[in-house]
Amino acid sequence: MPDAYENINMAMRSILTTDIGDNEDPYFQFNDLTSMSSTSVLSPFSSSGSQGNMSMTSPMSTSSSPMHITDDYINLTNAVTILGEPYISVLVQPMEKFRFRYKSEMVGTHGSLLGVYNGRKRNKNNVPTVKLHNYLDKAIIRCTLVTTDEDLRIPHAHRLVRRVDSADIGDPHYMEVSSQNDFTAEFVGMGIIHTARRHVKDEIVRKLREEALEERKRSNIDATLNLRDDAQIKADAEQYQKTINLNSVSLCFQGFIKDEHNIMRPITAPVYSNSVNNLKSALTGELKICRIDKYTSSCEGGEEVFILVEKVSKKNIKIKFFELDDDDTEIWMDYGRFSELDVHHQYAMVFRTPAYRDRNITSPKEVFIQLERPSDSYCSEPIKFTYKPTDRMIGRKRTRISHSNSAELVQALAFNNDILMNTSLTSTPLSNDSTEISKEIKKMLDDRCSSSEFRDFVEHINLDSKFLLYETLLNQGGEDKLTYDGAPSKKASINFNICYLQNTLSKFLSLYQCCMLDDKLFAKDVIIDTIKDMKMKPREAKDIIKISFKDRTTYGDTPLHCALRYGQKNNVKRILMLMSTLNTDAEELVNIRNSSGKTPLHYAASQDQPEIIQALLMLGADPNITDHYGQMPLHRAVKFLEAEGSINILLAEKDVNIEANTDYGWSPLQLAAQAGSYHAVYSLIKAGADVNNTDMTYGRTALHIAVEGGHKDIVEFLLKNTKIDVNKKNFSGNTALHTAIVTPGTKAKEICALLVKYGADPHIRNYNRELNNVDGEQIQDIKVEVHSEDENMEECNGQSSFDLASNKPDILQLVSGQNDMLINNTIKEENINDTQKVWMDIDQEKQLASILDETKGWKKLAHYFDYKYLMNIFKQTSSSSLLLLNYIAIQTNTSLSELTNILQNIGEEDAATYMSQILSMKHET
DNA sequence: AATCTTTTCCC
DNA sequence: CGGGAAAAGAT
Repeated sequence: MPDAYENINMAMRSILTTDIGDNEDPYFQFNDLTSMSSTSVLSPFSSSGSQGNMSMTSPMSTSSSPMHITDDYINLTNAVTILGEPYISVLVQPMEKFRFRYKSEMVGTHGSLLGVYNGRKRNKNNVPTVKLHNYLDKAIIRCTLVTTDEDLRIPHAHRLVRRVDSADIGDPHYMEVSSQNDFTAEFVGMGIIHTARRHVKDEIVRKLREEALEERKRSNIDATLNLRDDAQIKADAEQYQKTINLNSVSLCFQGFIKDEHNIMRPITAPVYSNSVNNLKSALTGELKICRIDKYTSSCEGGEEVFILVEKVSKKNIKIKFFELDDDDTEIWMDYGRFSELDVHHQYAMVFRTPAYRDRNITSPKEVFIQLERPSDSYCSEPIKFTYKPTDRMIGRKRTRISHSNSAELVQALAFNNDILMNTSLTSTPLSNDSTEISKEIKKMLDDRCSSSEFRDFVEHINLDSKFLLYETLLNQGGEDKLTYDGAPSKKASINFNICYLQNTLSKFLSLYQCCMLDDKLFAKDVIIDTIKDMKMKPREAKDIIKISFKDRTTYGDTPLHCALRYGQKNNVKRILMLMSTLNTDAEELVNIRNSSGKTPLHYAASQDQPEIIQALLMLGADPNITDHYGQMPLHRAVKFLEAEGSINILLAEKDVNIEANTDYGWSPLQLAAQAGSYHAVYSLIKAGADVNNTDMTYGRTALHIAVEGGHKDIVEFLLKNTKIDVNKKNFSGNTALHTAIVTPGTKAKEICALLVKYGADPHIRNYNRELNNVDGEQIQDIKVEVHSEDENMEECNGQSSFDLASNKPDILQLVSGQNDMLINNTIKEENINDTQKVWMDIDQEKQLASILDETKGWKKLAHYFDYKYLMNIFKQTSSSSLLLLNYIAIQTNTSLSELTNILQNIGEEDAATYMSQILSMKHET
């Protein structure tokens, strides 16, 4: 069916010989025209509605068009011709995601539908806005809610309400436009009411009826709907309710004018906004990866990764891996592997990584992962992910477990088991070795088996031993069962389980110990054998060395690994000496990785053995090899508090990668900051480490981390001697100051003071929207002028450092810049000079505060500034007024003269008078 | 009966 | 307000 505006256009073109085409700048021309002739243009609609031959089905047909040809027409034609046909454009689109609320939720006020921030003009009201173009008289713009489906735009079952004077008005909404408002309609305060599924049909029927009736009335004012129409509408509604998408709506805008019978007549085609999706629904809600447990995988894929996500539905979610080339073109993609069962309660997922496109990479490859929702192909923000080269080269076949003899192992198990089961571990008379073992076991139990060595062991334990172990365990379990008799009570069975678990654990531990015993002798054995062999065949000495030091234990350890692991310094020395005879051939031996990916250098670094590190490096050890946790020797070395040697030796090595992240996403600097190793931090920074690098899991800089650990010396060093960004936000939007305020500890206050001293901005807000204070009262949003231009609008409602400090009066004073004790005098003076221009100096402030303390006027003042929730804090301090004044000075833009007025208004005459004095003094200077 | 979705409720 | 979660309803 032809639209009215099309017909208008056709009529125009038939009249005119030349077609001026679309206007490049209709706005400009429009202004031109209005200024010269808007008053002389007559309304062309004076006689519409009296037409007898209107189409019954289309209100928009040619004949019902308001632009029919009359004598007035020529006048308008000229204008319209120059302008083009009237149309509506969407100046500000509605936001893409919005929470639809049920009727039952519409008590009180909730947020209204805002516009999307559109880059150019920063509207004061950022709300959906449309503009009517090419029309000179006043007109009406109607806004209704329709379906998103472009092929089927029907009225939507949901309601579009608009709050006008505390009453919600349903759609349609009419807004008058004219030259007065630049033909622009802003739809302020709209909300979307989610029609309950069971009412969808009724609602659609209602809206279709309304629409049909309006259409009828355009041709006949007294028209009503007959039964047949009604039946049709009901049938249609029935159909629509099945397919309608309740989580997505569009706004429909159309221009109208009202004729003398109050009938709306369209003057433009309808225009549809972008879709608005229900924020609450898992079908259309936001997709986000909130947290990931690791961001690396072997290029072979198949590694398990845990992620926490915002609400997803398990049937409608994928995890996409993709790689971009330098031009940001996607060059590879695949999906993470998981089943529906791996999606935990819509908020967490466990998946396996797909293999990288090339399984033979030799350097790490950066790719991205993101969530993808197949139903609307919406994607989350991508996060970085790294594929690492495989370590297939590590041989595990050569296990050198001497007691593969069952009897021997069982005996060993029994032996160790006895030790463990004995209640008093230490009191049992034991040989030296046994004492050591029991200590080990005790330690292991204390660590709850968290040691990576133990995990490696369990993982790589050879099959024979495993079988044997299980067998033993089964037998053991059976015996336990037999000894347990009587009716099973819950308690008893729990006890049994615990007992059983303990047994299992101890078995594994015993086995671990046995292997360790064996491994302890490994280095020595090999050295002895090697030397023996060398004596026998002195000519083949080099080959003998090469071969024998490639031998491996269960863990893939070479003799050198073993000697290092067990602290056998002499063995280490012997091996290194033997290796050094090989010259460059030693490089291969010295870089062998064991089954957890560690080289001898890892162990030397972990144990802080500078001489050995030096020796290994001289033999060609590569300091950049990472173990299976992505750790380089450097990552381990930075943890030592006092030792300077190891780090400096490692850092002196050229090509050492000082920014490398572990699999948990930590750089050496961040680890050093966490460990509290001042020296390591110092050395790394001296070696050029980037202080503003952030860790991958929380987005923290070394500063955040040092603050968290309460390492004041490091914090101070970072602030004083580096260009660290004191106000950098981590993933949750917290700055180091936020962290400092919430971190307990004796040095917390001093650290806060340091941060403030070096420019930490307490106004910065994090992304946490919980605005409840300690008393559970709602904190009103403090009206803080955000100065930074690049901040998003949403970021305004997180917590500032003030909010976090609101129940810690001393820290609050500190961040408010009030405490003189802790802040260095020079800095303080600078601050004062800065604020002095707009604020009073400290003495004047104190004077004013004493006046307000006297009269208790500060309470009124606090009330005026809506600081009710801070009352308790103000009360606790020696001068409530002074703190309040500081608060006002820092958090608001109140000028001195404004303050004077405020004081006047709340009846604080004395204070106001004093203020006037200050003001006049300021004017003089 | 268990689990997911929709609706209501509450802080 | 905006966010979260319980209750009710569906599958």
